[in-house]
Amino acid sequence: MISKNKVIFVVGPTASGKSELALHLAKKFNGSIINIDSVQFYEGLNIGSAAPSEEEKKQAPHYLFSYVKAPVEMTAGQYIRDFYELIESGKVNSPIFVVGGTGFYIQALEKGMYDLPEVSEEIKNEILADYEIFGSEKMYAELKNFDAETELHPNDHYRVGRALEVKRAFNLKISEFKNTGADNKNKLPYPSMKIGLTYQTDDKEKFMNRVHQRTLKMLDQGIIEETKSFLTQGYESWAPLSSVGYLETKSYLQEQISREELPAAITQATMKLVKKQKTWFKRDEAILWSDVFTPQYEVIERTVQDFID
RNA sequence: GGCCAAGUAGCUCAGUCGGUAGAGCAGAUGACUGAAAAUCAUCGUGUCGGCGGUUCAAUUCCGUCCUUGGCCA
Repeated sequence: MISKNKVIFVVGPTASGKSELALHLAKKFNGSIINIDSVQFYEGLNIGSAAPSEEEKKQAPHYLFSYVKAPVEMTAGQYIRDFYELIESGKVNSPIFVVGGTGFYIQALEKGMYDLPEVSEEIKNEILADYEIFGSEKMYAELKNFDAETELHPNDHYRVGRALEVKRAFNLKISEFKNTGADNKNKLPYPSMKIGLTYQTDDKEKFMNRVHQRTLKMLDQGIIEETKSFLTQGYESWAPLSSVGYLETKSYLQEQISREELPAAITQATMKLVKKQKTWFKRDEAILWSDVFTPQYEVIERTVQDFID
């Protein structure tokens, strides 16, 4: 039962045409699409995340899009549970095209996460409060005392905080997980391959133009209204609203930047994201790359066909 | 035309009581195991508006010119 599932990751930076390619392949091979984009999980964040339209979703089965409601915030651990629950429901057609540009989640799905339960809200809040009271130096000192092997930077509040959560909740050292291979049992249990879309360094300008056109389209489609509706509901500090496009729109709505500055600000932030995504994927030698501007659909189809057979 | 500000990194601005200058943002590179489109690390020579003067030494003081704002005519 398990072995009949085959997974094809479709990865790459934002605005590279992943969704379009995945839809093409899903139709061609009578497969399904599962989202692995960290913003497209959320209900109501469609325009700014360039989520597939309703019409596109009708053309092939789409899963794990728009299914998390504010103010819930997604985690990689929760995503993996949702993913396997979905597969085990038996309704997903193979081949499964897992589409998105969030390297962290892709890694989590492929390699698995450390096998830890959720940390309670009490402990999470306690750590946030302690940060306020004691400051980052003392918080880092607490970690370093407990786990001398930690390679975290003292300024990386988020990761230091997480390491302290694991310490206080379970008395465990994250640095130890790295060496013990504790993640192996959570690895993706299906055969998989990865195809990616990206652009050559020389084409950065060209890609930026493409991104800018997309920014203008988002503004046209109503990213401002989309953002405003979350603000009026009081979700100002909801983490996904700090993602690219929404953060800049929020700045505009809060009168920190002008309407004239908004398009360039979104494009600039998007390019920064693109760079980080490229950096993330660069070290993954298993990805079979294709060029954004000249995607060889026939070649990709043949590669997928070979993999499925 | 007169008076008053301001002119320093791609941008916004600090600063030098005279010893050739540094933050944030942007940019480049990288890290990444339950917020990840987040978070974090490393990287800073620029005629200090132009030209003169004073001085051992001027981006800093003085003069003058140019540019941009504001006020007054």
